[in-house]
Amino acid sequence: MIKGESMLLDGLNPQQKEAVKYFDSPLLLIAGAGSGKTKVLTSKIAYLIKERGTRANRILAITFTKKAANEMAERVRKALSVSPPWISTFHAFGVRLLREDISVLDKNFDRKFVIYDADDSLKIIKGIMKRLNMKPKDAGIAKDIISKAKQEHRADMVDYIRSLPFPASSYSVVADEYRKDLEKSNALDYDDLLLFTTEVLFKDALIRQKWQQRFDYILIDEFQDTNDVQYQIIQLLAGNKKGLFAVGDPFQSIYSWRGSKPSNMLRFLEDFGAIEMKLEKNYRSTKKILNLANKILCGAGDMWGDKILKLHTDNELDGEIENKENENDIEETNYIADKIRSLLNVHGYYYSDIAILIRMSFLSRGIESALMKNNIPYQVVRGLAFYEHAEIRDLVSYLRFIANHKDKAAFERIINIPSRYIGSKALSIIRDHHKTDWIQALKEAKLSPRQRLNSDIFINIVEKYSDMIEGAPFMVLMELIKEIGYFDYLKSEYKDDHDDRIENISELANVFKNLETEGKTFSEFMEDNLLSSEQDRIGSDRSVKIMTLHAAKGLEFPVVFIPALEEGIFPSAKSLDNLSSLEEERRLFYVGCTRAKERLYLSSAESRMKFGSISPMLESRYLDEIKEEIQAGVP
DNA sequence: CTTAGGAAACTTTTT
DNA sequence: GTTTCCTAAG
Repeated sequence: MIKGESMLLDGLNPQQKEAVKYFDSPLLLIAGAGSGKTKVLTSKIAYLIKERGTRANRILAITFTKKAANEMAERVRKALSVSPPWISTFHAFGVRLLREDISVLDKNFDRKFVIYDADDSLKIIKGIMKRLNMKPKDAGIAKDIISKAKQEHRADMVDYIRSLPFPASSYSVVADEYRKDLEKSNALDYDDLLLFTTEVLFKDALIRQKWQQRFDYILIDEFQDTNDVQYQIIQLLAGNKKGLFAVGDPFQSIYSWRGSKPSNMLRFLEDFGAIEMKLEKNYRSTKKILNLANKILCGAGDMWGDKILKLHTDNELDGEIENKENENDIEETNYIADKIRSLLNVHGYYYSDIAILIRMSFLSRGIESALMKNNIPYQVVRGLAFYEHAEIRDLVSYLRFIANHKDKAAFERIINIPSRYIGSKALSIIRDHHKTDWIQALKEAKLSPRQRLNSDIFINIVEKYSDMIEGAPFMVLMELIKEIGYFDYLKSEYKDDHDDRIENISELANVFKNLETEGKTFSEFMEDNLLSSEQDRIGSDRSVKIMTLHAAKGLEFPVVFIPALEEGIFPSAKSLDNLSSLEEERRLFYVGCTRAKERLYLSSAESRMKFGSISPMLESRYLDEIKEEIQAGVP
């Protein structure tokens, strides 16, 4: 017993050990950057299983990204040869709960619901607004309002929007139509995955009890970035458990723009009577970098009182921080490329040690071209980039529609690809006939002879493959491409780059082929893709990684570049007139700097290409604050 | 119902 | 510099 315990807790400091072993009451661990919070979380799970005899399936662990969940599960599995089945993100947990119990809601959803991504939602909203004679350009605004409402309020989303001050209130009709469309499509958007989870747990006491009794321990990572609905899920699952553990760092809260509430940490202390522990020792960065990070926090407002961490470290004062001011963006990207060359040649780093963290994704373009010119291998870590290619979305939408004839977003995307002479007029006739699904609507709609003929061919194809799509998506894809003449369509539509697009499609075909060999279904594939995070797409290959600061959350690199430190970019233009957004920008800068273990390269340019013309830029305010911590770069 | 051409808008950050 | 939106002609 003692032997096993000492092994499990090996390499932990006294504070970390205390946090790992404590289970007498709910516990809030405030853990600074690089203080080993993931280690504590993983050790806690291992400790529960190994030392306290807890069955692995009695533990629910919630992480911020799928990647973090996978890594945590893998570490536990390596240490104990047991895989806890309930390590996931909030969204993935919601899907699992809803696949089991969504029928409790008085709605027309069933457990085979599909998930709509941001693009699907936006298209649906756009269509609704066109029909209502509203500006489709404002669809993004409407989507944000709907999303916020879902995050903050529960079932009364539409009423809530109606009660908002004027411009926002006008979207209540859109919200209501959108809600109905999703229900008719048996589709949930990202917010619904969380909202409906709370609704299920609220609605039915027996089901709530079932889920409460399923877990003895609930552990939540990155608690500073939970939103209201997520907090509610925890409350509903917790019952009066003592085995609650939340870990977070208020200074790494960078998602309040999408509804997260760092104040949930304070609420957690009150609502659950949690005790508080801190981890303030940093193991990641050199002292030089940590001093700089602490300096950034000096400029922060102190609404957090004694929750503020004072990070310290035993690491050496070595490492390098440099700030390079450049004349323009070209010079800046060349500086980065040159620096990377010398890091490899002079200092012996690998490409994979290096990350370039950017505030806005458009900045990657210039960086990419400089790296390309210098033959530096790189990877841009992006969202669902591959699945955003038009041709991939087309074909995936076809498969989605073949699998689910209710899927409105998929139907409207593909019904006129390739052209069946069904444009907005015909589509609105079809919409009028919609009762149960879109095949039915298409059959009943009165169309011109030409449209009717094409529609019947379409219906025929869709119905033919409906029973095969789940098990044999590869076969269906190949047949489908032939039957609809998709390659010919591509050739006429995209005159210069259809070869690249066909290449992409062959990549998609490979994915489905592998899927078939693994015995996974098409629905499982869709779910996996829609719930994965940007971080899941980081390859382990030897390349420099370019990603946004947000995507770098929770990661670390020996060498970090943060370019474009200019007013209007970092901090971003949209945050300049708002104190709380400015605070968040500062935290984002803090998060960026604390990703670096050994070397940190900051840079800015006096002018930059924006919207195709050159604009003068002002140095970021942050550079001024931290001048003393930096040795100036070569001018 | 399409296509072409020109104007206008556009860039935070994402599960 | 690029994507999206709008309009007028086929």
